[in-house]
Amino acid sequence: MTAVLWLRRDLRRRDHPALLAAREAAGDGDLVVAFVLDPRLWDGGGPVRRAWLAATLRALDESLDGGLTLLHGDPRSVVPALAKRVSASSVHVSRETTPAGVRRDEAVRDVLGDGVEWVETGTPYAVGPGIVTNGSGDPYKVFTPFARAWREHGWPEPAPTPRSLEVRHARNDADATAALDAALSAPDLPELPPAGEEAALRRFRAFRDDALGDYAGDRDLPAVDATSRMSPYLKLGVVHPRTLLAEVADRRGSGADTFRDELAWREFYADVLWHNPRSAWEDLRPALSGMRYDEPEDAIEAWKAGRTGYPVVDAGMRQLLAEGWMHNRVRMITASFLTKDLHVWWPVGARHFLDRLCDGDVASNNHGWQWVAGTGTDASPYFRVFNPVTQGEKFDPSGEYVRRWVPELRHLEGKAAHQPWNHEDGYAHGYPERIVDHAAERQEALDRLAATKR
DNA sequence: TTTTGAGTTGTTCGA
DNA sequence: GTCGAACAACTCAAA
Repeated sequence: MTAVLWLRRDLRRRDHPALLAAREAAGDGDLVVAFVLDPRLWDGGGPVRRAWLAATLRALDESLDGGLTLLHGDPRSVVPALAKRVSASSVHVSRETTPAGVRRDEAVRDVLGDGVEWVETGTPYAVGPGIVTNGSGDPYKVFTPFARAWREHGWPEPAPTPRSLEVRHARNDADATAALDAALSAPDLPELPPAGEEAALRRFRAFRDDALGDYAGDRDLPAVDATSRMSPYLKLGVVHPRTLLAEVADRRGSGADTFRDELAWREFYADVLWHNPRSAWEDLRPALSGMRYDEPEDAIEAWKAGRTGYPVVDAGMRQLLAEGWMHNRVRMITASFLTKDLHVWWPVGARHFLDRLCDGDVASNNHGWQWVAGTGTDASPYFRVFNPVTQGEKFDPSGEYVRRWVPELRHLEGKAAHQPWNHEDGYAHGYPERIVDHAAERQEALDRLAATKR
């Protein structure tokens, strides 16, 4: 028997139920492990996404001793063709849960030939979307009760790691390998995290042993390297959240609890998307669908480039461009600025983030944006408009984060970096003036909200 | 069914 | 500078 394992958001060897299922199905026969580069997704994303995926695939291929089969094209034709070419009797996958992924998988399954079994094992989540429900069997719409029920539901232990893995390589598609090469040599790429499962686990264990204890407080400080940085790996399934939960299973205290909560957020948003597929790009709460928005092109460009004149906003946007990653606290501040200070509809920002973040995930990213915009689950109160100066001074009290990413402000010491307008030489090195007046735009945001409700 | 308490992450103002 | 109160109304979860 030959079994095909078609990888998508599960680019790892450890803790991989679908991999074990495929190997079991193959028995004494061959196991083919394949990744299909779908040009529609590949070309739709930005260079950072492509480079991170390419680097991750390279690392995975290496860990399989060059056994990864790389294909190119529409999975609806490529996967059945592969199954036929290697005479597979089954195609194994981890169950996909996003709207587009579910549609794609249904379509592929429908065109698999007779005699080729389609087998879904596991999901990218500790508890799969749709599983955690309240007493009435309905999904949760508020995080806190979801997280409580999620913890009580519990999750399985990690799946055993195959000690040896023999993989039959089935000829790469030259278009796919060329695309990877091109992605990795694209100009102006940010410095991406080290790719691969081993690097991810090394990083996580260092985080667990050095930073987990202070995580609850320090995770909000963008100048401090206090977060796990697991998001790029979780995005592609280089590590499974179940693995991370097991790695900290014996850890007590607020740091460990807060970290588990962050994973719960990821699972919560996947669950929300599962139950509300349209919320990926549409307002989840119809109450605010009549909100009036602006499309200020120049201001949006200034926001994207990190030239709004608000230091912490600009630092964050520049970190995004430079690293393909942004600290979570700053994601909120920059998102608030676009939606509340520039009055731009949240999908504009969500799209920009998704294309440039190497951890860009539709469920977490877009629902995070909806939360800030007030259109999502558990909408923030109308009065919660982030003040970019207050936020900067509170969470980057030393000004270090701003100075790291905004060279024009490096001559300002301490907190002064957050208010160049209060210093004679504040604009001496070309830092832009504020493009809007925050106090006025805050009031405008509140007025628009009030008008929408009437 | 009704009721009650609570809801990630905030800001401002005045004492 | 620090602190507590006020800032709407609504939806959700659970008793």
